[in-house]
Order: sequence, then C-alpha cells, then structure tokens
Amino acid sequence: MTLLTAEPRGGQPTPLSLNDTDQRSTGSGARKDRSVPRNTALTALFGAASFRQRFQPNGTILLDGTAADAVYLIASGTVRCCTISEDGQRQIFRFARKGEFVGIADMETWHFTAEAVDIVTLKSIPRAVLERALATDITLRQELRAHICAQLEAREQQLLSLVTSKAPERLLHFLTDFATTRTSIGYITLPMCRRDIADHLGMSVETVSRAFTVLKTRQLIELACAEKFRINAAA
Amino acid sequence: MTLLTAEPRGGQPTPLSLNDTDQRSTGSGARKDRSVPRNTALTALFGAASFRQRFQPNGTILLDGTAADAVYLIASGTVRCCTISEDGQRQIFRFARKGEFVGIADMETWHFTAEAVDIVTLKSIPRAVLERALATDITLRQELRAHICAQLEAREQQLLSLVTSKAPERLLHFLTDFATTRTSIGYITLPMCRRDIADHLGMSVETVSRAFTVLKTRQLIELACAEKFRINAAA
DNA sequence: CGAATGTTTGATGACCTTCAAGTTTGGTGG
DNA sequence: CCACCAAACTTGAAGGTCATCAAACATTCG
Repeated sequence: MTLLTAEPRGGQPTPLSLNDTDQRSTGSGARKDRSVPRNTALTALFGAASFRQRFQPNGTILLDGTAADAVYLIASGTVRCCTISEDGQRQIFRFARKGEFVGIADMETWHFTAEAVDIVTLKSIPRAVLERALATDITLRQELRAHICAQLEAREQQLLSLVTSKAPERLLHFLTDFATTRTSIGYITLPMCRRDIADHLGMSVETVSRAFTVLKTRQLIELACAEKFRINAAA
Repeated sequence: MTLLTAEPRGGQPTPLSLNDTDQRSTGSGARKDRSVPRNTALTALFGAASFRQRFQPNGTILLDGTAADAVYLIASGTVRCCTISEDGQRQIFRFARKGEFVGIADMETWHFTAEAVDIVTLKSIPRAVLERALATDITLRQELRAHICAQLEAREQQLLSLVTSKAPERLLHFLTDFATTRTSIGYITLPMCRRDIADHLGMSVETVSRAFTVLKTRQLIELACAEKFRINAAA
C-alpha cells in the first residue's frame, strides 16, 4: 500500500532552470488566507536567487520528518500540505496556491508532507539564505512572523468551523474561500479531487459528494461538472 | 446573556505590585506542549521589568479584537484561550499554565480571548519592550519563532485528533497530555470544569461525562472525584 | 435545610461513516 | 469513431457516534 496517495503515479521533482526572474510581484490574485499580509520582502528574496522545480500531479515536494533545508514559493499550481495519523487517516491542513509560501513555519525538520495536486512550479531558496536575510532585514522578520501568525489563526479558524458547522456549511465555506481568489465571473475549476477535499474538511468522500448535492439543490452553488463550480451570489 | 462565561462572577484584573523578581527560571515543571523549546531569553525578559497582575476565576485577561499591547507569562494558575463563533459556540484552543506565554502570536490586535480558569497570577511586559528586545537579540528571535511554530503544530495536532479519534480517545489524550506536566504519583486535579473540557475537545458536556465513565470502566483512568484523576499506566 | 450550580445518566433523533451498489468521465486501443 | 476499461464521482441503505432534551444526583454555600 502506498503511503500518501492511492495511486502516486505522479512524477518526481524535475529541476528546471535557475531563476528566470519572471515573477512580477505575485500581484494578480489575492491571497487565500484573508489575513496574510503583503509580502514584498519575502517575495523579493525569491526573485534574487531562487531555483525552479516542476512537479507532476501527486509528486512529493517535501516529506514529513526530513530536514527542512529550503523554503518554497509557489509559482503555479496547487500544493497540499498534510500529515498522516497513526491509523492512516490523512489530514490536509491547507491547499497552497500561486504566490503562497510553503515551509516558512518549520525550523529544523518538516512537520508535514507537501505534494503536488496538479502540475506545480516552485521557486525555492536554501533555508540558510532566508536565515541570513532575517539576521539583517527587520522588515523581512516582520513579514515572516506575520505569515506564521496568520497560519496559526487560519488553523484555529479551521478548528472552530470543524466543531461548529455541519458538512454542507463547511463545504460552502471552503468553496467561498477558494473562490475569493478568483475574480472571474464564470465557473471556477477545483484542482483537487473529492478525496482531497474530504481530507481537508474532515469528512468522508461520500459526505463531500452529498454536501455538494445539498448545496446544489439549495441553489447555493451551481456545478457544471464535478470540478467546475460557481457560487450563487443571490442566495 | 453574558458573552464568554455562563456566570462571570469572577473578578477583574487586580494590579498587585511591580516585579518582585522572585521567579527562578520557571524551571520546575515541564512545558505542556512537548515541542516548546527552552525559553531562557524570553523568560529573562519577564524577569527584568515585568508587572504582576492577579485574576479571580473567570476573570477576563484579554479580549478578542482589542489592541495587543502586552505579552504575558503565567506565574501561577491556568488560563483558557478561546474564541466564540457567530452562533455562540465557544472553542478553547489551549489551556496555558505556569511558565507558558500568552499573546506571543499576535501582532496588532488579539485574535482570541483569554480568561482565568482558577486564580491566576501573570507577569506582563509592554509589547514595545518585546519588540525592542527582538530588534537586537537574535536568540530571543529564534525562541519567539520556535514558540509560535510550536503553537502552530499544536493546533494541527488538535485538528488531526479532532477528525480521527472518538470522544473517549480524545479525552484520554487530553488527560495524558495534562498529566505529563505533573510528576506526582497521586491524583491530578483538573482546574477546569467539564464545560471547559467540552469546548476544548469539541464535544458536549454530556459526552465529556460519558467519555469519563467509559475510560473509568475500561480502567484506563481512575477518578477520585469529578476533578481528581489518575492515569493507569498498566493499561 | 434549601437553592444553585455542576456532574452524571437515560432516551431520542440528527448527522455522518461505512458498505455496496450505480453512474459518469477520461483515456486507450481496435 | 466507437467500444471498452479504470478511476472518480454519486447515490442508497444500515449502523454508530454524538448532540439534545430531560431528569436524577452531588456538592457547595447561604
């Protein structure tokens, strides 16, 4: 039995090229986490001397327990950050997307596993570079701290919604949150499958599916196909 | 209806005296969170120029949304850190105890409310003092960051156990965790009531009570009275 | 002693998981 | 192009866990 995904036929890391400096301030889409601050100093760090990597779907980006010797910025694609409990249950803490950082809240070893949901392009810098920059740059320190605090708040929000709200409500919240990053008027495409959503929201695949149909019949959302949805503002 | 507690007949903050510097390295008990590192630099900060406050049970220490202008170190007692959802449900994120810090993961305003569970004595320093110290002390920065990261990991563990394990198992985990800080061989006293435990573990008071009896009948724990328990190592 | 609060126990129903089918979708090869 | 297959998604039925309502019991405090 494979460890993290049912069928990890996805590829392995594929180093592409040294930094091509084509990233223009990450500016297009808003952050997923509302409370994540602007991050000019942190992104600048990746503009200077980063290394690009490309991952196929279900490829492992970093593995729980191994040395945390780098920090990542997502150039494109979606990354799932998760852990596995003793009894094999998977919990996906977050789906990180374009412009978001991965690995800034670890110091010695990774405390989670990161995998590519779809095709992912990453920029990475050695952790030592980050640490050196932190030693001198006070703005960078503020940003990093704000980012980690924002992640903490996000987890607490998850905890809260896990306890208070039922399956359809949680799903709607997730979809709404996901949709806020897209300004588009049309359908939004979910890069992750039902199992991923289930492991993120703490329910079974079947319950996710049923929650989708509940939201659909209540006309809170519309579904073009399984992975294309739209939120009904009218409701 | 009162906001946070059923009957906040508890007292208000009672400024006592300026720092009496009687704190000897906080060393006696281990930390609750396993991954919390040694914190000499941070505690030293409180030894230098701190202010003592005393709170009666259910007294409000700091209020969600207000300015985060201080940082706290618990000298004695137990503090609950919580938020309230729109529908009135309370979620207690952590019970902070002697030697632990409160408020180090907030930057502008508090994102939670802290209340005294029993009689609590706090040492506090202005946030500005912390910030000034951080600007020059690299060790302090490392410690602070490690602390916040540890809290993040703790929340993720909570998330995981909330999803994976059932009520009795979660309760046992909580009790075990609580007991690790006490080296004593006898019964351990819980400072918080069933409702607090319920709001911490994400279940109803009745379920907490039933989980206690389940653990008792399975001989995993012993109960002298409602708030004095002991974990059976044999099991 | 009696009132009040906190804890336990019982009964019922809601919600969700699990198991077990169907149904759709996407890809491959004839 | 269409048939076929595998994977993902959906739907149904049965059972388990937990929340809720309700009542009994315990403890504290006046």
